[in-house]
Amino acid sequence: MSRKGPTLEDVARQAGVSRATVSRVVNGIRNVDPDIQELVRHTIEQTGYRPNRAARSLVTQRTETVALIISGAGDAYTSRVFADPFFGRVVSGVVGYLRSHAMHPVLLVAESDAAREQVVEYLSQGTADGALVVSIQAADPLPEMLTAARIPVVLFARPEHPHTVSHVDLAHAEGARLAAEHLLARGCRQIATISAPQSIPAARDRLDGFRAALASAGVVDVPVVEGNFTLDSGAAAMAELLSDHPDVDGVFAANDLMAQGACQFLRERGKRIPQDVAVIGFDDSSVAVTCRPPLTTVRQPVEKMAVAMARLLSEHIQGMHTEPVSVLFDAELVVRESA
Amino acid sequence: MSRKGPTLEDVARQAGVSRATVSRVVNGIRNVDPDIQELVRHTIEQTGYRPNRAARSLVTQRTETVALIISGAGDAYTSRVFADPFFGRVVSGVVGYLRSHAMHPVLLVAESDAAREQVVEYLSQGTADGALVVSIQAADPLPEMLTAARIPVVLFARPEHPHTVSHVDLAHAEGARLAAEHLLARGCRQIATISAPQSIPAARDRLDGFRAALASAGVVDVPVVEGNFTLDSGAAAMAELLSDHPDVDGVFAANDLMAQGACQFLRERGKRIPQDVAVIGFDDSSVAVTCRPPLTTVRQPVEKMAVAMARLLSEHIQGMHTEPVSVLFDAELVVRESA
DNA sequence: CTGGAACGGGAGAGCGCTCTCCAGACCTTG
DNA sequence: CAAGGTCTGGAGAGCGCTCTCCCGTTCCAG
Repeated sequence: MSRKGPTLEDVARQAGVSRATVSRVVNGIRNVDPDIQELVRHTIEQTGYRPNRAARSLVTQRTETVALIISGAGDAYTSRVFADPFFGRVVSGVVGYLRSHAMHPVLLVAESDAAREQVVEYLSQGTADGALVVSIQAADPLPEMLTAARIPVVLFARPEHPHTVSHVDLAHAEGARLAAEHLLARGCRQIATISAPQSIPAARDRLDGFRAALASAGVVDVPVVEGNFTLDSGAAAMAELLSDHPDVDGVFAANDLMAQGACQFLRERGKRIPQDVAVIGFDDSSVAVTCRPPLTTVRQPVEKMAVAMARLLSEHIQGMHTEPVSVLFDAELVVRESA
Repeated sequence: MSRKGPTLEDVARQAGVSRATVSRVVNGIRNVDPDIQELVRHTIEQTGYRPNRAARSLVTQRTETVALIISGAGDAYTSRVFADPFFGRVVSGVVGYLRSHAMHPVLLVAESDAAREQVVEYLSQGTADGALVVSIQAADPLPEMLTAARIPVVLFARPEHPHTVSHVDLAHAEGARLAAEHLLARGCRQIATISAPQSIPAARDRLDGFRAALASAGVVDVPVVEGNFTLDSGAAAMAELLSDHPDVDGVFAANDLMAQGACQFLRERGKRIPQDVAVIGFDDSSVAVTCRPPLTTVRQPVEKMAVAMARLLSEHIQGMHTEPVSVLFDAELVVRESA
């Protein structure tokens, strides 16, 4: 432990002032005589003094750290979640906001009930000022648990019980409507969709929105096959769709990866995209660009949403909101080649 | 700040013992009479006491936190790095190890000189016990800076000056050799490679290893085009290769994404993979599986390497090593359909 | 010239915990 | 039975910082 350097006390003594004064210039609080400021700064420079975070936290009750929690279902998925570019985009946005506000994210994973308990326990020790929760599970108890422990929380995605905790979300139904209208405008006559587990609110909204938009254009009979967000499930769903409805000419998938799977299957069957079958994805993730053909997709501004989430949490920590707040983002159709 | 709960003192008073005794029970240090232990535990349970992290850190000089630093070149890439599945795999491995050892990673990004200074500054405040550095830049000064600040460091990938800081790495040359031999064994006659920036040690090793393996089989004339790890650069490199050497029938790319780009270009040119041209990638990342055809690739056990990195750091923190240590992993050829 | 506001600096009390001593009780052992 | 362990619990000194008081100056209005 030879790592410890000079303390406030040391600087104060060497500069011939009190600890309080050094503290003041370090934190830029209250007026301090410019000459003394200069002297203190110089002494700090010279001694290589660095304020000790733990000591400061002990008295301020603040850590300038927030938890970024991946809360989800089961170990199996947990190992994959980090491979999901979606998560990377969230991290990117969060880090971007935090670092410019002198805060830092600590990464936590809560994939089981036991893990959730641990996370709450950990945060109850005052390790972080608040929590950002990215939940990949339908009815996640974690947000409520954190709120109960009086830890400021902001969620990515809508919680089961709205208005109970702050969150940022996308207008999923609206995004799905854009996809439906685009397919309609292209002249597609037999439109189908590859949905995702309906226990997830976002997936539900996408399907409902898609159906509603078609219905209001008079299209009522829309084949649906449910996938699970993976490439393979998309391909399998497409296979089922194609065998049940050989004349399908327009497909909307609930995410890009499934859309890519659908594209791969269609091509193997000799279908041209978009001439024979138009395909639209959701998210505008990296696969939308690398897919052949590049995917027309509903863009979810994940980074922006992540930034908003971080800002919201920061505001909560500062006590700017007494009530939960939610921010809704618009979806946007990105037209590439697949539709 | 109504968030603060009972303290050690409170528990001690209520249980009728001293602070020291409660501390002993909490930390499981020294013998404490079973009855008293029981009593204390019960009191803790009842009061909902949670040890305060800051207070503990202040005296122990430990935080049970390590920094996970992405150090790299330029803002532009920084935003993309989190989208790279490679990074996700690192995070996954690191988190996996740390959580089972009651430690947590705080995410830092050091993309510029200023940012690097900040990172060192931040860690000098005793915010973390050590640092895990994933560098995506050739000659990164950060590791040395951290070492100079007496902060334990472990690197992912070989540093410029070996033996100066602990690290984990892959036997890149060996992996490239596996690829070369596989191509040779398939009977490829005109073999080429898509390399990556030679300023990066790993990229250099892959190219050198590939060439050396071919040379020892008597193949000396190997066309090389350099890409930059992206899909597009892979496609462009393939285009160049094909126009200069129309009879190319085997290609080794320095990563999967470029291999995918090459595949896409080849297919657009009507080439069959692997019949006309065999393609091998590197990393065995997620795109290796989603690529059509699925890529034969050199597997880099990123998660395992990340775990090793975390363990190594943990050992350094505990003072188990006085000298830098390095761990080298074997590469493995994963044969799928592209070669 | 004086009263008092405004300003700048110091003293000192903690923040909640760990850990080194120290003292007493209880065992051994020659 | 005395002499020296061994074991267990308590007292108390910090860890390094912030922040509230408090006190001495300065400055200006009346």
